Formats: sequence, structure tokens, C-alpha cells
Amino acid sequence: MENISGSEAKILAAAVEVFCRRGFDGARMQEIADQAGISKASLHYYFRSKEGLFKRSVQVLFSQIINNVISHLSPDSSIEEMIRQLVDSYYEVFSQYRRQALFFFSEMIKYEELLDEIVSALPRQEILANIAGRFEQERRKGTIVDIAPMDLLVNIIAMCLYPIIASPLLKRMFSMTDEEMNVYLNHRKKHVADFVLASILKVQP
Amino acid sequence: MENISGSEAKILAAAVEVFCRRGFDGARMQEIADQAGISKASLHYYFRSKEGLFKRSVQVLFSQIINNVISHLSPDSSIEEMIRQLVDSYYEVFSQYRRQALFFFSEMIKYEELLDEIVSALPRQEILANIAGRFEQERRKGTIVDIAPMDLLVNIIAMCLYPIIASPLLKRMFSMTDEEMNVYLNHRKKHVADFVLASILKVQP
DNA sequence: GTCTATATGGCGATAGAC
DNA sequence: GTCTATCGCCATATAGAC
Repeated sequence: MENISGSEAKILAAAVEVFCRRGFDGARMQEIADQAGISKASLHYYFRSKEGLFKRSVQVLFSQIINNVISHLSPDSSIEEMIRQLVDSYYEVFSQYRRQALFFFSEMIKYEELLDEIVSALPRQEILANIAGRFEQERRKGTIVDIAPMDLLVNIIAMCLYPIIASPLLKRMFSMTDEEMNVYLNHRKKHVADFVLASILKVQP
Repeated sequence: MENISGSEAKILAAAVEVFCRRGFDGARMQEIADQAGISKASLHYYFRSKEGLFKRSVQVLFSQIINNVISHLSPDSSIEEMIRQLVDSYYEVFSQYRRQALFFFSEMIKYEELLDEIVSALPRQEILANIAGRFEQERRKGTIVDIAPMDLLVNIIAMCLYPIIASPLLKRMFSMTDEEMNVYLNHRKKHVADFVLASILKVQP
């Protein structure tokens, strides 16, 4: 019978945190056990080995991030509002998951089978069809130029993610303080949306 | 007297490669020694410890990447050609240094002192002033809109780097084969430049 | 299911010959 | 400067009591 304290869930939550902070090789089973408030031996009882625990952790984390990002793709309102909302959401998610996102992209390539499973389980066909359909509508109405939905989505995500990932470098390249960097990142929420809209909105005749 | 075989350089080259592939904790001194064709003890002779070797490796790699990226910022020719050339160069560099770039951004935050040293040694003031001056020129001539040089540069780098970093994920999200992904990445060289220019070029009156 | 105690192996680092 | 041999430590994993 399963324990009322839910040890498995506690271990998994601790493992995700520690693996993200230290990487697979840097993580210690003892640290995960301590953080879960459970003995090291129990980790092996629930998950056969460190690698087993890691694979489950990656699976849990990847699903969380991908679902979080996808869930913000709501095709409501005007195209302008839709894009402003998208940019805002991505900035929010990426700021919150900075470390996890880096871990995700670093480790992704080593565990492509897991990525296959996770992406397969997503309702991406409907989501992408929704977005693509939405852009097709706008193109027909003549409000936006002819752009592949994938390109537009990739551009938006890129411009939101990169400055957050690279902020320690950018801070130094442009001689900014931490505070100035925060102001800059916040200012970009508006800038990115403006930049995208300037590119895709057709000028009023 | 220094050895004619240049052991120190051979060790460093091997170390950069192994650290990039395995990370600090995953790297083994034995593997670095093997790859350099030198005994493990000699690693400790030249660099006091694993950490010492790592710091030198990070320094070498970071300088390489940053200089490589900066060296492509030539403010010649028309604004349109300048941007097309920038995008092409970045796509080239990032494709070649994919793994290293990921390593760079993952480890950057843990070694901020090293980043300080490296960025301080760069002639970035002149470079940035050059670029900023160039945009100021174009803005005065009325060819481009009013945009901060930093924003423009960040946007371009972001749109070049992200699809390369995220290609294993994008491939699956959009159900593409490896070949289709390569075609897509190549197509983006033109798309990104077009996208940027559409956003910043003022319409002809 | 959860613990303490222990087995087992591998890694960074050093000693010391050449 | 470069090597072989070895020390000392610590991490994963298991055994076995409760």
C-alpha cells in the first residue's frame, strides 16, 4: 500500500530541483534524499538507480515546461492583442524557469527518446492547426503579411528567451547594473511585440 | 625549458573539448589525458587541479566564442547588406559552436568572475559605438525607424541562435525529418533578415 | 516502507623513480 | 617533464534489521 506521506512525489520534486541545479553528474543522491526528508536507501527503493530517477525527473520537468509554454497559445482577441499576450506570457514563463530551460536544452540532445515520448503525448496538432488557422484568417483579411506560422512562433520565442538566458553576458557587454538589466528586460515586453507587429502588420492603405 | 611537443597546449585543447561534451562534473581527468596523449600526472603538473584546468579551459573557450561573434560585426555597406551579412555570420558561427554555446550559457552563471575578466578584455566600446553610430546615421537619413542598437542586436542574435539550440525540439513539434530541419534552418537565413528589415526599414514615401 | 551499516568501485591527487 | 604506482576519499548501490 502506498504511504500516506507520498514519498515518491516528494523524492521526485526534490530530484527535479537538484538535477536542474547541479546536472546529472553533479547531483548527489544524498542531497536529493536530504531535500526530500527521506533516507538515501529509499531513493533506491522507489527508483532503481540514479539514472532511473534522472529519467523520471527529466520526463516530469520537460512535460511541465512544454505544457506551460503551449498553454499560453490562446488564439483569442485581435492579432495585436494575441501577440502582446504571447510575448508577456513567454517572458513570464522563461524568467521563472530560466535554470530549467537551460537544463532542458543542454540535456535534451542526450535523451532524444524521452523527448519523443513527451512530444508525442502533446495535443500539438490541434494547437498548431489553431495558430496556423488564425494566421491564415488574418492573411486573408489582409491585416498581416504572408509568413509561415512556424517562423513567426520561433521568432517570438527566440526574442523572449535569449535575453533572459544571456542576461549575465549582456549585462557586461553593455555595462549595466542588475537593476538596469531588470528594467531592460521589462522594457523588452513592449519592444518585442512592437518589433514583431511592425514587421508583419500591413500598412493601412 | 619548455617541451617541443607543447604539452600544455595539447592538454588545454583536449580539456576544452571534453569539458564541453561532459561538463565539469562529468569530465574525467583520465579522458582528457588520453585525448591529449599524455599521462594523467602531467595534467596536475601543468595545472594544479581539475578546477584550475577547468578555469583555464572556460577562459580559452569564452574568448574564442565572443571574439568570433564580435569579429563579424562589420559596419560596412548598406544597412540592408550589413544585416544580411550579420545574420549569415551568426548562423554560421552558432551552427559550428552549438554544443559550446550551450555549455557557455549553462556554466556562465557559475563563473561570473571569469566572465568579468573576459568581457573586460574585449574592445567592446569601439565596436558598440561603431554599430550605434551606424544606426544613428541611418535613422538621421530616415531609412530606419528609431530603435535602440542593443535591442536590434539582441533580436538578431536571438532569432539566429534559438532555432539552432532548440532544433531537436522543433523537429518533433513540427514533425520534421533531419533533412527538412536543415532546409528550414537554411531558409531562415533569408527569413530573419527579411523579418528584421520589414520591421525597421521606413516605407518609401 | 524505511532505516543504519556496509560493500564496491572509481576518481582526483600525490610520491617518487627516471 | 614525464611516467607508474598508490593513497585516500566519497558516491552509488545493497544487505538486512525493524
